[in-house]
Amino acid sequence: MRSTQATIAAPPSDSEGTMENPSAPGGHSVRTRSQHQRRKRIVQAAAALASRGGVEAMQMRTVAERAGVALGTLYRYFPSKMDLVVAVVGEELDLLESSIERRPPSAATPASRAVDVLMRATRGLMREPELADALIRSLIMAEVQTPFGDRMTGLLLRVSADGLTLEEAGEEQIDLAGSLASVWVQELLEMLRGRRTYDQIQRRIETAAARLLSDI
Amino acid sequence: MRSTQATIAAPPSDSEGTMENPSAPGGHSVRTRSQHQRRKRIVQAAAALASRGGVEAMQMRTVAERAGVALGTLYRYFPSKMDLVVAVVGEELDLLESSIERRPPSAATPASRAVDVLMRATRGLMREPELADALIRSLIMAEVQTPFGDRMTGLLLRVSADGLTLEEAGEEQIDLAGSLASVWVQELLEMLRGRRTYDQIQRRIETAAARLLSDI
DNA sequence: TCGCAAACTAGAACAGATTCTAATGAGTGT
DNA sequence: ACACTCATTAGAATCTGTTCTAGTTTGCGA
Repeated sequence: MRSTQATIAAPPSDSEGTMENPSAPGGHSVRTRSQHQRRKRIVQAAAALASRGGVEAMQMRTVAERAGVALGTLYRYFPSKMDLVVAVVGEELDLLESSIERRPPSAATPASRAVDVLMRATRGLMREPELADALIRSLIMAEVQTPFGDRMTGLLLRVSADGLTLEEAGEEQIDLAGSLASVWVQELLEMLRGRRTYDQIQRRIETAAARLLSDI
Repeated sequence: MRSTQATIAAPPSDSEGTMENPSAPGGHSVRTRSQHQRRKRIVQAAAALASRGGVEAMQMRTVAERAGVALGTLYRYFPSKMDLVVAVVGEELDLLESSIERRPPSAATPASRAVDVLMRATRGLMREPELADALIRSLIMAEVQTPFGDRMTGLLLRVSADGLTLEEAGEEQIDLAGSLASVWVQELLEMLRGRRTYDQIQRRIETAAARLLSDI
């Protein structure tokens, strides 16, 4: 009965990636003060737990407890575990984006700038393998609309085609950046399965990027 | 406690993709007669159920019931639902491979032959969307060693580089074919999420293949 | 200040995957 | 035929995600 979640709808336009807004869609919306805190506590608790034992350690009961909210409330904010995972991933992506802003890739070619970004993201995720595993897998499984691929694609376009946005880009450019993102995601998965080393990923990403982004 | 499955080990070398062999690893191994039947019945039951309502319809109790074995037995053959899904996917891949053998792609360039194969696989999966969804997602999630990507990579190498096998191929060739397989898997996922049409996938696969396999 | 609607809480209830138990069956070596 | 080992079975039990219920709290408008 995943369909009967008429509980609370998400606002039409999000200021953030995927937001599970716990307020009536229409009018007032003021209770947002403590709710932001609550949401934050929840996501933090979830991330902390996932950093330890992965998704299995991130049990809804435990998250709720650790965030100091009732289970029902947790489900009001995040209608399913996936939604919660998506939110955690959103935070991670925010981190990556701000890291990119802070220190933009400086390599000469679009391909090497893209590689730079992807490997930086890879290192970031490797630091918390359990978290990374939990996040990537769950994301891929998610019913939820996950802006993950799109955000990564946009990021790649931005750094490789010098500030190009998803809106301005041509179809082929989007396809190419998207394909590179796909390759990266799969490689990450293989790494988490223990079937790839960092170096192998780097080589593969470089090879793919060189061809996919040669004339972007 | 996924780790405490000292129940029954898999044989060192598989004649088939991923085999969950329900017999003692060592010596005799004769009980294999009815066990093959049993395994077959289980996989068939699972596939049939998944063709209907997807993974959720493929409930372990139901599979066991439909295959005429006890739940415990099902778990002896397939220690987790994922393992069962992997087995079902193996069958599907067998189907694809024999289809390729029967009618090999005849296009002129390596890239277009690869596209041919991938789109044929796509159409095959689209015919049973529930099954496809169940299979792909579960596969990606699986802890299980899944030969899926590798098998698809090998298949692509074979058709694009004219009979090249995974063993003979150079590292870069494997990387490139593997990357194309990654792109395909992700596109398939997007399609199953309703975010891609068949035509979009085809365009994207063509674009990626043209670049990745240009000189394979 | 009063009263309402929505949010929150504690905890029970439910569902499906996985594990465990006790008993039975089947194949093998003697 | 007998004893032994391992496979199988039915079913209970456990674990975790998700839903539901009843009661309490909170913020706001009248």
